[in-house]
Amino acid sequence: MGGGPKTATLKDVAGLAGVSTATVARVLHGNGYVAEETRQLVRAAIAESGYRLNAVAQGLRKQRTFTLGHVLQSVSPNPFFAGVALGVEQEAARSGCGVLVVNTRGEGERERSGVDLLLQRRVDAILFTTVVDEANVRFALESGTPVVQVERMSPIPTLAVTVDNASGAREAMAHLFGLGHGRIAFIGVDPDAVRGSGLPSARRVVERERLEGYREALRRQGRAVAEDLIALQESYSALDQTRAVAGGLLRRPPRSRPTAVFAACDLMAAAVLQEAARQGVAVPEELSVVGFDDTYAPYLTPALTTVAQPMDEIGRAAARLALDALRDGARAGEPRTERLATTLVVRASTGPVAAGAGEGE
Amino acid sequence: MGGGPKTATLKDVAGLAGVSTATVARVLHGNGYVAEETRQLVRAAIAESGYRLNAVAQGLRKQRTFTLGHVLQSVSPNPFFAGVALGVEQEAARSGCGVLVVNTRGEGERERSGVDLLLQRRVDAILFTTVVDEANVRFALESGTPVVQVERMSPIPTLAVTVDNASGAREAMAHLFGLGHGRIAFIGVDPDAVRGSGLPSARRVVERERLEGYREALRRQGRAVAEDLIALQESYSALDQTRAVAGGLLRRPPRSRPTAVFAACDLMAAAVLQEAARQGVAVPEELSVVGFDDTYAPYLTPALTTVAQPMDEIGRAAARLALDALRDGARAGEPRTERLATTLVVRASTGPVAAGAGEGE
DNA sequence: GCATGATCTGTCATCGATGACAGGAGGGCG
DNA sequence: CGCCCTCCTGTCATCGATGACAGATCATGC
Repeated sequence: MGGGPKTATLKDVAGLAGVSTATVARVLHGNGYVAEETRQLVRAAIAESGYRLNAVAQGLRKQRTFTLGHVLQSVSPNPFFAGVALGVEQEAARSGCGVLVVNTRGEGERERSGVDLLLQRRVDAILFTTVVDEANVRFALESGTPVVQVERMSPIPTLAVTVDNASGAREAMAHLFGLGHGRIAFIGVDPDAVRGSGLPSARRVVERERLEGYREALRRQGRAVAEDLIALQESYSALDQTRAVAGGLLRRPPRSRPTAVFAACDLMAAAVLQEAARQGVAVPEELSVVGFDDTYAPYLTPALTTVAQPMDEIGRAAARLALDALRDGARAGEPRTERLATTLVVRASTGPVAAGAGEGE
Repeated sequence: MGGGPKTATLKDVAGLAGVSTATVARVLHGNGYVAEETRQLVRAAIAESGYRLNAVAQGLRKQRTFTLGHVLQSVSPNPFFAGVALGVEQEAARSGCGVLVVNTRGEGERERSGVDLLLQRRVDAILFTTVVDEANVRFALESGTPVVQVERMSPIPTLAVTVDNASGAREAMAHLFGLGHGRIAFIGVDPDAVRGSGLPSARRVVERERLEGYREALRRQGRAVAEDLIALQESYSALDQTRAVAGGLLRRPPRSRPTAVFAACDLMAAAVLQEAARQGVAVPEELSVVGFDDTYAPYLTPALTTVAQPMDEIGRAAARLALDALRDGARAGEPRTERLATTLVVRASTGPVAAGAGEGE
């Protein structure tokens, strides 16, 4: 495993087979005429030399790198992004494409440098699963690189993949209504909160949709929206904050205590479950809990009923959009949007409302 | 966002500034002599043309792509790999390197094609966080690409990052001993199980170490290893199987029922918690549970005491090893191994052994 | 006055694959 | 016999950046 066994080049193979590089290339790609006899000769030379195409040189010549760039917040610890990333990579691989991943950690600085890295490497397209600064999307677009935006409602028209969060939320609510629940609390992320780094409104569309889905569901049932049952925080990952909020809700007198909590993501639901256990509130007997995403859900105690996002499919769809756009060539086509649906997965954390907890509104 | 604004090349910039490409390159990289006046001129031209270095051309010329390849089982759903992947990317980014990620899903086929993809793209090094087929490592090595193996005890000497799993396991056991536990069950993965796809023994080193750590801890305490308290299954993700095993342990008569369970990963611990709840066994009052990895641990109910792996640091170390090796040039140096330690994180799932549950062995 | 060296800049081959193009051999047909 | 078409193969410019090399200018020192 010593110094570095120079990989054979086309020219080496050509020399070995006693033909020109053009002929080798023709054999390699199966286009143009090549005599059967020559073909065998070349194949043998390829095998013998252990030739491996140099994708770098090919990329330079073809002006196509067969590589996608994927910009996301962070592949860890939120499994949602990891799920999407997996889908992207799987679909890309099907087309022989590689994926360069950039984790921004939500920092504009890193997003900028990450996009720069991708553009320098001349990736064929960039997928944004999160955007800190709209400017970076423009930035990519201006350099002529196709862009796919995932789960965003950006003012910039590009290819896009969206999930119907509102409908998912309504489905979760319908499930709770069906179990007889009336006082359903919502714990989520404030779509209007502007974080330090200045997360743009576009990303917050997801949060807005989930909250709106909750409200709309109540309205359609002809129920009033009790604002005191809605708790919004600034970030998904503020586990302590979620526990505190949940604690407050659970300590209310039985008449006004919610019989169910709809959390805007599994992580928040997990915090609710922890707090319920701490206070000795039985789930689902005394409290039903629903999450969103289906990331942690199956592993929680009790296993969490949740609105599952098709993470894998989201990633695949995004990659497919990008690859299709590339195949169809410069027809920088109409900015298509692919819409995906969520699925309600019922597990053990939801159940019929307790007899005692009246419908008192 | 029309057709495709050809990005300016060095030659374009040179033309704009009225100098040669060599001069532009000198300005760009700050080497060689350039008159201050010329420098300004060139800088202006660079800015005006929106020039962006073409890393593909540079890669071809320099025979160095500033890109790492990362082969892992799957970035989702096991957050361990995602954590490592994040660390790798972060460290690579610090050196201006990109990361091409390959998810094998544990399939030899995909691992093979993934490694092929990376080699074709001439990545500067390949990091393996999981290996299905040893041959693929050799494969990479033979082509002169530096390799870093993470958490493996491979017969092939390469750069490597390992974590002291045995010590971590012993630490967890010491914690339980300290709480007065005597009958401690171990639920893990069978290091000798050969899966369909033929997972090699090397990968199973991790499992072996955790199990051995458990055994060794008992021995050091002068206790016998009760084989009937050890339950091994073939895969990490067989949640149902884990539940069943845990169920069996918990249904034992009080005299022989374990007072604590040490699970070889958080996922398994999560299943134990679910089963305990289902049987009405209180955690930690009647049963203490310890996990491994610190992935799901903080979100479970109750929050799980676990042996934390420094996932991020593992990834960073792996990337650093690779980058250092590259910097030090062809000195394909002695296959260094970096060793990292685990940390016991005590949360709510462990507590003193119940008074009733005697030390009966 | 001239050699020496520092400063500055341009020319050009190179990395490896690709494909446009040219050209040669052979067969069929009028 | 001449023309054209099919089959087969080689030559070479090209993609964009790099760096070795050479050439040019200017100042300094003896």
